[in-house]
Amino acid sequence: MDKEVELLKVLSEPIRLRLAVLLAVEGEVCVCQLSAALQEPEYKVSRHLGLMRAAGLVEARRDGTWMYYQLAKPACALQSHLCEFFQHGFDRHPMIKADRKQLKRAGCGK
Amino acid sequence: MDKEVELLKVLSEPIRLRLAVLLAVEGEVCVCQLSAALQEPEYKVSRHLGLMRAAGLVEARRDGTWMYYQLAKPACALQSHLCEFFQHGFDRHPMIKADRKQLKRAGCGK
DNA sequence: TTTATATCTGCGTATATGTACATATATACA
DNA sequence: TGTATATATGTACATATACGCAGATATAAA
Repeated sequence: MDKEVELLKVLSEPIRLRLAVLLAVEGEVCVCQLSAALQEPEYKVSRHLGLMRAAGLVEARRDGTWMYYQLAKPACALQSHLCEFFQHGFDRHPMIKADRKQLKRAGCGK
Repeated sequence: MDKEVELLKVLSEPIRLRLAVLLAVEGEVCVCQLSAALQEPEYKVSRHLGLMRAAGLVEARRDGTWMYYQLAKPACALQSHLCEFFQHGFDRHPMIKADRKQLKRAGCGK
């Protein structure tokens, strides 16, 4: 049960839930793009991504100065169900739509 | 997003998650049976059920001295998705199996 | 090496959360 | 009315969590 509880706890915070949905929909995204998408300061996004990573929800890859995050391979049935739901379950959600719009606008310099 | 975050937060606690799964599988159950199933003190179970009720995850019905709880009608897609998953997604989970075993043993006096 | 960009983290603070105990409420029954 | 059972809740306390700021680290380019 611990694994499932930790997963739900990680997702039960607005910024982290938005990040998880964005990554489920967009695939691999770097921190500065996520920060721009959510319009939240980068240190905040980084902190939350760190928690998500520690919980096994996301994994990171470094490319030069950039850190790219993506959803990790699910470690339990609940995780795979949730991640799959995130891919299409928030399509019409205003906040997610806005986040994705800002994400497209964010060139990230690269 | 608020509704989804609140839902996930309510579920991100061991006792509440076990209660939600039990109610998803067993239907309508009274507090004393839930307390016996989880082997947790009744005041604790009652507190958590109160939170779940305030979040719209469960609803209560009084029958004499007993209070019966069941899952509420889902208020969002995430909620219906999760409740449906709870019905079969934890079948083999040791803790849920143990909880259900204790639940059967609990006659509740009625 | 110096500078700039991207990302992470230590720290103090305010708030939220779970627990245990005692008590309160509600209902049934004698 | 009084007692017993089932359930809910006020309070105090300990712990956990999110935040903001400042500073640290890592990498690339000059």
